[in-house]
Amino acid sequence: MSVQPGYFDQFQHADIDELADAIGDLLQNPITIEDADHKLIAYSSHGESTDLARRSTIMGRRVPEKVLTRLWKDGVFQQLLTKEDPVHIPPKEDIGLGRRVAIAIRKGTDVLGYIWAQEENQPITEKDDEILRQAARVAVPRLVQRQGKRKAEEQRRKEFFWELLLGNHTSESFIKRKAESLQVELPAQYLICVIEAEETRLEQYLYPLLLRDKLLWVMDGAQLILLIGLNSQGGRENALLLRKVEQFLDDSLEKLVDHTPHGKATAGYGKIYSEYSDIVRSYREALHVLEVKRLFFEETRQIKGYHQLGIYRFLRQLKSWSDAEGYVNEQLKTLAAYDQDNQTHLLETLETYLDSAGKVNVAAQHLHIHINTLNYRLRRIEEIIQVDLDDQNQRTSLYLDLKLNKMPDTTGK
Amino acid sequence: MSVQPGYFDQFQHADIDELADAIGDLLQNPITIEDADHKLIAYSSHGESTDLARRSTIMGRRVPEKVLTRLWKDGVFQQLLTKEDPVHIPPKEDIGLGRRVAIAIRKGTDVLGYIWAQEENQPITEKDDEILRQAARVAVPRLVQRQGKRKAEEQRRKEFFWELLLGNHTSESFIKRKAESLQVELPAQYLICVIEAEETRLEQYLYPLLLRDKLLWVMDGAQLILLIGLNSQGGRENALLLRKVEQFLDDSLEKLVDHTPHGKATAGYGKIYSEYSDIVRSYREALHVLEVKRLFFEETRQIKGYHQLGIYRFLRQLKSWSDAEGYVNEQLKTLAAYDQDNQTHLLETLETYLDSAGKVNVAAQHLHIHINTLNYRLRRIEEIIQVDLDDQNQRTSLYLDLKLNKMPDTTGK
DNA sequence: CTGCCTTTTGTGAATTTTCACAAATCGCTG
DNA sequence: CAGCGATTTGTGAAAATTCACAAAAGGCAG
Repeated sequence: MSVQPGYFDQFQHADIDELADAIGDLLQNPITIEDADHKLIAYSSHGESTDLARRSTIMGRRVPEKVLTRLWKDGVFQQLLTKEDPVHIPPKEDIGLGRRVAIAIRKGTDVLGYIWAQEENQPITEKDDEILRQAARVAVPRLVQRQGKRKAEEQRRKEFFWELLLGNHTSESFIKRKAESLQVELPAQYLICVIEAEETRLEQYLYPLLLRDKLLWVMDGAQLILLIGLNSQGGRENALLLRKVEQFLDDSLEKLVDHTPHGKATAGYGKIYSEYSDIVRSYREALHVLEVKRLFFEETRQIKGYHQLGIYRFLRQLKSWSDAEGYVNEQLKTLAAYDQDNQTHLLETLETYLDSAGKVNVAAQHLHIHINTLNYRLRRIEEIIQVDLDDQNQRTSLYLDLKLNKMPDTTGK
Repeated sequence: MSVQPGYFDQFQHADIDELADAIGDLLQNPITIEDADHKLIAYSSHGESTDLARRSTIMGRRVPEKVLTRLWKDGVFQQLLTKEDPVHIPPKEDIGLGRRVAIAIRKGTDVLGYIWAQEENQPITEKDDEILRQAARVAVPRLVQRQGKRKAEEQRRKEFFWELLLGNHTSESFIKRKAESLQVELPAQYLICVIEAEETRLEQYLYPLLLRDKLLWVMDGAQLILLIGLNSQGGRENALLLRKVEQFLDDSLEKLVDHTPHGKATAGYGKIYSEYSDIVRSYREALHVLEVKRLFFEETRQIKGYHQLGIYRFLRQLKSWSDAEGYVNEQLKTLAAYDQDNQTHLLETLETYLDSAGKVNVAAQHLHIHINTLNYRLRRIEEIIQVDLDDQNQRTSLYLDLKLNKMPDTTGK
């Protein structure tokens, strides 16, 4: 089936449902048109469909969550968002989704919505793609009009969120009033999370997650900043809630790493607060986590929350104090000099040993050396820098100073 | 032998040597008069003496070091400094010191010098004490006159030292010039040491140490502040020099503890510097050590030097920073609450375990519990506060926060 | 090259730590 | 008081650590 250029021009000012019917007639198949949020906008009146997903979508006026999740997971949306052309989707029977073709309705780089065509009555071939392309083009102004208001509101919400992130508001009651007027639901407890990846279209990969929970979020360069609500006031169960946040982040990051070329993606989140004027705190804490993770990539691999930072919570501060004081750990200096002179690796040995919490077997494995070699080196270290590694104070001090030495100098700043 | 009151008045304006002769005549024994620094001022011309100490004193114009040290060690000077009456000293043949009697020449509480009477020709009885008392009284103006200038100089030296301690001078060349004009020998390398004891006459017990090495020192309340020179520029041997300083302090403290009722005496010293404008640093460091030792008495028992402080170097600053941030370690809070609710001692257990550098046998011994009990408690702690004690970061963090929690709140300040 | 020193690796025994399991104690609740 | 859960202590075996000693390898100076 083919169509002459400009065929759809007649529907320019018609009802969008008529457009759906027109496409359906041409393709001889059921059609649905959705906005970017997968809300149903129009659907063709093509008789009874056997497709479960279609029925659910029409009944619920939105594509079911289960279907969306699956399509994101399978990368269908990633294709839709990046390609101009229609995407042919094989059937996914386990979620009641028959074979179909979809195309994004786009204006510039923005995706305004989607046209879905089921292959129920007859197959849709590559030649039919042109029909969908033209239909997508003619649908644009309707969606623009439709989304215009929604987008402006969204914009005002994001601005409000930025104000909160930057700590512009200190009055709780003011924040509550403004949130209400913007129809933003502020949770009783929350935390701020920042996800960072080199991928520029970061938010696209996370759309389903962002939309599903109606979260407050903004982009800032390569960072996605979002407010995660924790619907529970019992402080006791916070541990459980945090585990859910961790799970969410792990999922998101896994998704990002799969789709980014270099696979670099990190996330950090701040502490849980309930006063909204503390949003700025949670945000800064999240940023602090990211900063630490850049500096101590290996050491902080499994850290995402500010409350897990441990010594890294104050290491930056400690570094600037030490620099200002002109402090240098003479022991580490001595050890570094010894390494230099004798081509040994005592400094690395010491750090690995301390990182391994004093477990010699673990440390030896990390260093790829015999356990006796490690013990010999440790005794050597104790001799050279006159330290007693069984003294927790001395040990802690060395551990911290080793980490401090890895940080960039702050005096130049 | 006795003497009428006012007998010595005739020597009021005579040469002090004549006074010595007069006493000698009355007691029929050799006499020496010394100033507070044990420099010889006068001696009776009573024939040849068999006493080795006397001969050495006269020949060297000062009491030999060996004799002084021994007399301090045996507590003779302590008696002389505290008692108004003459002190009868048994012979100490190993240092060539025959039997003798001595009395302090004092004006108010200040001791200006000493009169020594050997028992060579005939015994000196209790009845002769009055002679010595009167002689001591009449010797005062001569010694006052003699010491006036020296004392003024000493005063000016102390003032100079205070200026250095407070960092009033920043120009090295100025400091050097002023030191020279005051005849103060500044060592190439030095450190500042502060000794503190409840005993108010602290410096008296340490006189021999102070005088022997001609150190710069001042008293500040219960604190004795002194500058210790380290005559070596090779940075390599600093460890050895420091060990000597430690030895010196151990000796001094032992001496103090022996003589003070409650036995409280501590010392702290700063880092080694060579620029004299850094005296203020070394002094502040020494004070910092003392402050830390007050707060963490048990933990810092064997710490005296600033360089040994380890984590305590920055704990005070970290505390005030954490307080300002409103930081509280939720884990420790949880554990404390658990202890409260269940009458357990998990917090103490955790601290002891961490203090013991993770050695379970050591920690169990400290806590007087079975080793399995300790292991059980540790597993329990890991469960309750969701911590992995094999993770050095988490461990260190808990260790530091435990110490921080022991410090007084800084927000009230 | 030899001799000397430092470092690495190997071996084996003594000691310590870890772990699983069981018994006893204790406080609390129905 | 019986029963329950938390805690303490005991026992024994497996695993890890510590220690002493020895052999081998490597660099370096004479």
